[in-house]
Amino acid sequence: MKTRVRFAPSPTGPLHIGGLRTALFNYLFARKNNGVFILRVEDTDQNRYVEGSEAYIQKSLEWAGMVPDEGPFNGGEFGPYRQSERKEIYKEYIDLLIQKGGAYYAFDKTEDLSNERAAAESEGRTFLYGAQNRMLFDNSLNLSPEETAEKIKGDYVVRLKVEPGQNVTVFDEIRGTIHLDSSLLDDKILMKSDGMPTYHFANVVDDHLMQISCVIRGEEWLPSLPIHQLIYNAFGWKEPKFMHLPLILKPSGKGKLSKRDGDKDGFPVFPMQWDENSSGFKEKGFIASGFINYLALLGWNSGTEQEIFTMAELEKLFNLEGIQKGGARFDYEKAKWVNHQHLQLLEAKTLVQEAAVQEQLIGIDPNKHIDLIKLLKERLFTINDLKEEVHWVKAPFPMDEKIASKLSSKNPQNLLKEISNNIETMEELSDLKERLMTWSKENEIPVGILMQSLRMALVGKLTGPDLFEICKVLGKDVTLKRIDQAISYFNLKSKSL
RNA sequence: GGCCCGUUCGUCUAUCGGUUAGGACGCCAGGUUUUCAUCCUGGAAAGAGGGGUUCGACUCCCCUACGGGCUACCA
Repeated sequence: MKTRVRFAPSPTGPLHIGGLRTALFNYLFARKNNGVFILRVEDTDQNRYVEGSEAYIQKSLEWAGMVPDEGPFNGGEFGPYRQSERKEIYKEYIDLLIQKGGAYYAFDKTEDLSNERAAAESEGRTFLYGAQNRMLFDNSLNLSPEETAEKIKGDYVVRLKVEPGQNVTVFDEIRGTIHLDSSLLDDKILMKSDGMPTYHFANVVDDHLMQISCVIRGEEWLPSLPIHQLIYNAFGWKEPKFMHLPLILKPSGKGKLSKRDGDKDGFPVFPMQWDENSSGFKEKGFIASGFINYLALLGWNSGTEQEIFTMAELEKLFNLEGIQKGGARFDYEKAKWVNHQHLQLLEAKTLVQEAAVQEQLIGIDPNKHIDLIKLLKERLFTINDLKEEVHWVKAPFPMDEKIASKLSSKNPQNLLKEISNNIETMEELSDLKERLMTWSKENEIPVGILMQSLRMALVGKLTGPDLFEICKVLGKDVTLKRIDQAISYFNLKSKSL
């Protein structure tokens, strides 16, 4: 049987990390098995539809390198891939199910049911619309065919008719066999009064019709798996395989990861920018391969000690056995480290292109400064770090006052003047290091003070890459000019003391 | 409350009855470096608890605890 998997998000807003991880595992499973990766938009709830989310989902998948083989944006033989466009199909199958006796019409008012629910709750019971009480409600099981025919001219829903007292057995590829007493199951609504199917029904019908071989989805769906199984059974369809992925948890504390956690701790939970209040990993300077690699590690491992993978490697290595059962906490530090590793794998040229897209190269010409990028690369954890790293090319940072004050007592202006004189006599700056070292030795000048003074003059603070590389990048003229400015600065400072 | 799933260093994880319980992030120390960072070396750090089964349990079974999920005409 051909491997066909689907990623089936609802367009209710931006995709978050959890959703994307589900997409990734689907994608990898498809690639590993030479199968097909399908995007299906589950937009059966018109109230929750959010404009733009479909496009966002598609764009995020594209950025991550997981372009669907079939989907609403590129079609396929099994379309339409948007559930709202499959209304007639569901209607056809719901009628079939009713005919088979697997479902029935119900006319109860929402209000009446919520009253029942509230009453049950106040007594500490769970309200169940099922075999033990369905005859007490307003549904076609209590009506003659004629009465039903009359009533369905108005509003109605269709419910699954669950046979009580059965041992429902389902199988999850990750967790194994799960048993459940069908008496505990609700007569779930399959078709809503607006004529749209609920998740459970649309899902089963579509997975069957689209010939999905394995359903890979979040663990939150595990409790409804028996319902789905019952629907497959009622149709007489063979169910696909199921894999329920563990959830991605908050970095600390309890529960599922949410946008709030990201806001609180300063990390994104979306792949890319959704609106002005929520930027994504892309905007934070993650490259797709690094981001994807970290996501893959959240709930999966290769069985080896390797942790850094390209997408191609993941596609080859991905396996069922490596999938974790328990939820995984999101760790931004490790995510950045993985991204750092991927950045090191990048050619300087590619890095420049990525950085240009993210507008991190303010004021420098990447073609001219390719050596500079090579120099800076190993320091980067995100592409956005480049902005800070590259800042001094255009202009020094404003002098770090605290350090400058400390340095002032050592008369840096005299030292800088000497350095300047040295540089003046040089054609090129390539052997500046050697020159200054010899000079400082001969004149018994502490190297530390020398370097600090020069660094402050050129950069304005004491951190950054190799100083002499900085000189080379700046060139003789700019170097001299900055030294000059620093001398004035320190002169002024010593006067004011 | 009911039902379902889960539980190895702080975090992500290896182990598929016999290991000094391994790796990675983070943390700490040392080294490299003009500085910070990178990088290298080393270190601290774990089987939720209680019962079984077994010559032997992190590993298999049961109970408890804890965590999570579901319990909608939301997905």
